[in-house]
Amino acid sequence: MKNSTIRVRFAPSPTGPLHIGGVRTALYNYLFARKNGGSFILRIEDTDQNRFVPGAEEYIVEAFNWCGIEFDEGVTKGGEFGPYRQSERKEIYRQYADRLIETGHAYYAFDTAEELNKLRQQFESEKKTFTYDAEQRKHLKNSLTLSKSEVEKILNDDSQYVVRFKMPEDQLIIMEDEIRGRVEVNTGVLDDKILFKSDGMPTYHLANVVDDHLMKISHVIRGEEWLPSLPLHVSLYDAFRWDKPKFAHLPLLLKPDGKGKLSKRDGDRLGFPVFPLQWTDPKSGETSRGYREDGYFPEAFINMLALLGWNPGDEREFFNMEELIEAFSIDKVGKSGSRFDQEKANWFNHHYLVEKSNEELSDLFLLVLKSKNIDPGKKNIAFIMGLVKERVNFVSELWEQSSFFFKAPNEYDPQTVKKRWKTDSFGQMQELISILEPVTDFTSDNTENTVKTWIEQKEYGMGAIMNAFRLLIVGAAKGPHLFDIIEVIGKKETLDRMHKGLEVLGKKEAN
RNA sequence: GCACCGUUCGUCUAGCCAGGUCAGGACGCCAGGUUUUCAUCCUGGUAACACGGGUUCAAAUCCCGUACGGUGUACCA
Repeated sequence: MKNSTIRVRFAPSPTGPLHIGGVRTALYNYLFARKNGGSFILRIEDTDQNRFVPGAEEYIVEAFNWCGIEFDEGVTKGGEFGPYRQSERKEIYRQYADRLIETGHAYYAFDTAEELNKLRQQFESEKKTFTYDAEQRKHLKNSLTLSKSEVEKILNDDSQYVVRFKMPEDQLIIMEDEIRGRVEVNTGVLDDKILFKSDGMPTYHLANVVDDHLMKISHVIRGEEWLPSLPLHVSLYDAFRWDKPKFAHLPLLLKPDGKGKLSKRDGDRLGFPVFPLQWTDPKSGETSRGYREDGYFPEAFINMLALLGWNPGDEREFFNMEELIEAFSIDKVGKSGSRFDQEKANWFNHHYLVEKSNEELSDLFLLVLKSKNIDPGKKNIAFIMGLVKERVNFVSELWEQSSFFFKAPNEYDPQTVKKRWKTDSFGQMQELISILEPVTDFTSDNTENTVKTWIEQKEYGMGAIMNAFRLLIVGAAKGPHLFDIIEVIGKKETLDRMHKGLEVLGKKEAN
């Protein structure tokens, strides 16, 4: 059942790949919408033509697809409030900018970018900051200072102009944030922001407010970087005499070490992805790694991300999307920024990998084998997966934990040789070969029985025998239950490896 | 500089709004146990209320200040 009054949106600008902070913002919006039976809208904020990057919008859509975050309305879905790309809504914004001018809440400004830059520099040299505010606008070239006829002349001359918001003077703006509570700002410290650019496009502030109103957005859930412009947005709603949505400003994701927010560079430097999917910049050709390509499962990625800045209030840690929706609440979102922790992300991936069925894992592992040109033969891959999956965090690590199922060791770990290949080992292993040679039933249980009986009869040390045996079969002190391994590789391969091992390691002299 | 936001173990966090618990959990790390090895797993341990003042019988919790951090201060979003 839909609650038509609850409507939230995620509104990225297509300037490149989506950062995981953006994914988290979208996730919280999605969870909030689902939890409350509302709608989730994807709107593309492409009002900056200079920063537009081809492929970015497709990337965003694909990333959400991979994550399992679904939209009800938006660029790929359509809907009754479209178009959902701001560049296609150009004309709408002009009307609203005009309306603000008519009602005296905005004005035309004719100062060029160069003129303003000059002013900024001049102010800076006097250790002051230039702001286009109530004081400064009195001395600048705009429809407040110029006569009506002059303004009309410039406008008709096809000269460039922008529309600026006329920020009210000395007014206390009181805002309510769902996460932070009451926030107060005096308009005296605010400037007259540009609402409409000279290229005919609106700025974020105008487009955002107009669209949120027109699209009947009930809750604006966005990153904390927008909190400083909330007073402007609130003033805009007031100027239009529109009802305001509720606002929630999410804390930022911080770099794992040092200062500042998480950036692409940190990922490169510390070796973890900052983007959900791999991305190749169309201009520089530079490629950035992605969680998907690095082998994270989407459910692990989402689980990890959801808990970075939010928690259910109890001690649960594992959530699938459905459980997240059930548990989510905006007032359990924290106020302070969180540092990304790769160890914990890997731990989540481990958990989800172990939870996967052996069959599902074999499908993934078969791809790994194929890429290595390994023929799995008739081996029961699912069984092997069951033996090794608990030892890895990623599918890509499965090979090093299971390669000995597919090929004989070509070297013997020196550490293990030193520790486990004793003076008696050579003879004992020769003896073991003769014990195994007549065995026809090579199932794990049977070989285990046979070997253990032999060990007991001879009163050999269990550890000594098994470790030497493992060294010959695996080449190192690792791997699952040894009798399971030899069942998989079979009798011939087992004996072959033993012979070869004896040849290579030889008899260790007593010292 | 100015404005706003924030600050509990190394990290993610519970507790704060409605003051009174040895400040709880998880990751990591360390130790022990299980095991033929490694890993898993189990048990235990390590470690935090930024600082200073105030209010109060009592402050992580309420108030003020300081420090530190974050964001913003573009014809970017």
